[in-house]
Amino acid sequence: MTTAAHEFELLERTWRDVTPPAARRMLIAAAAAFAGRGYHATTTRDIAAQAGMSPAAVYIHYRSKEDLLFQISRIGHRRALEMLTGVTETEPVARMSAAVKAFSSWHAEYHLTARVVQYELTALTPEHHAEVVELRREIESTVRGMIEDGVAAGAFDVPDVRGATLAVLSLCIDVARWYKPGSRRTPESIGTLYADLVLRMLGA
Amino acid sequence: MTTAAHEFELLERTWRDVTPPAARRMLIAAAAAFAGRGYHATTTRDIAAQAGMSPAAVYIHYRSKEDLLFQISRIGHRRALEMLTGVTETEPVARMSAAVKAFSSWHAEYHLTARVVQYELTALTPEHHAEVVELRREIESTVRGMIEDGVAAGAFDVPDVRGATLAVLSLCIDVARWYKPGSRRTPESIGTLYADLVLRMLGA
DNA sequence: CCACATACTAAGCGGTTGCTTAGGTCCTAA
DNA sequence: TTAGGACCTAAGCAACCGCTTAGTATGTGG
Repeated sequence: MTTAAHEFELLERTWRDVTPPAARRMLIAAAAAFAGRGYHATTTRDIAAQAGMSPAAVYIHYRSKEDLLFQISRIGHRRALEMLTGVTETEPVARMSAAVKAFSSWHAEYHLTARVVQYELTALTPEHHAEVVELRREIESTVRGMIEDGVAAGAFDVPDVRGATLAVLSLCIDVARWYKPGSRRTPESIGTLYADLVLRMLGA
Repeated sequence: MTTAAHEFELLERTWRDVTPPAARRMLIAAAAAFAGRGYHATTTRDIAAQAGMSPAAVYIHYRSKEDLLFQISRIGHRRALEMLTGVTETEPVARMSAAVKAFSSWHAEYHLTARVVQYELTALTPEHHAEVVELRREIESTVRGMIEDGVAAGAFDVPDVRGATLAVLSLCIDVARWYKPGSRRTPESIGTLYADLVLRMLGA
């Protein structure tokens, strides 16, 4: 399979719950375009053409171009949060390791979605921005909780919990910026590498 | 002093070598606008208005809007590289620590410039992009060299040198994304925190 | 005094933008 | 059979984009 086809399949998987199919095709086209060129550099004509429809068809399914961005951002943030909350391990070190692995490898594997999620926030309307910031706060407090648990259990040695939380999230999020598919480093191997580096940072 | 005035002074300091003064005012206005709203969301009219001149005045000093971005990116990348090469320490651990401190705190203090440098790369023409990528390679190999020196001296315990290089740079660069001036965490304290976290990551 | 370069503005050009309108086609249910 | 809704397109509107042109003010060397 070509890289482009693989990228498309990953977007299909991310947005499979969106209906009707034409609305989904539009979201996928928008996500790919926003990730590749940025929100402001993407035109509604670009999106419609990629979805194989006329420019006016965008407005059958979405209120505006910004609405398209908001849907991608909202659902994308939920997916990112699920990577952290979906961890089943209970022991602090194993739990942290699994969370970092899932969260960082998600940012690699689904880097197109992740890029929109992490770098196009500022293009949202103030109301939509506030809604998304709430989800980001949940992500932040989830990670902070995991670090606090580890410290309480004596498994971590962390002088500055909030600072460490910042660094862990920062490290994982930035994967979406530099990751390029088809390189030697796979999402899986990035997850393993980062889980190890984070545990070292936390003095496990 | 207000935060806005402080931000302006930092931009003045970054671009003080640019002459004539009107060209400098234009660059500063462009850097602030590109950092705040992104390259594509910024109009040449925005830049000119912020610099207190007419829209046509941009083209007295610069070929195009993209040329403005290129100058910011080129000089900004050089400044970032200087943060790493300007380190005077020789002992590997102290050297790494000082480099990370300087590099990460630069991304906080000069976060407006750093944001343009790190997140607006893709808006450059292929030729300009290639020139800037060359500077980025220098930055990457400088950090990798420091890690290799530490490993060779037995001061670091790093299983994957290229992976660690990626993580160290990633951590520092991402500061430009999340840093906001006026918060409790100062550029200085971020530098100290990150130097410590990186040394832990490298098993110092 | 004038010739000329530098730095600037007012006006506007061709093209593009997000989005709307008017109308057509198809599917479904009474 | 037909009324009505869901979905889509062709055409285009007002606003805005990067950039250019024509012309003005200012200062400087001869």
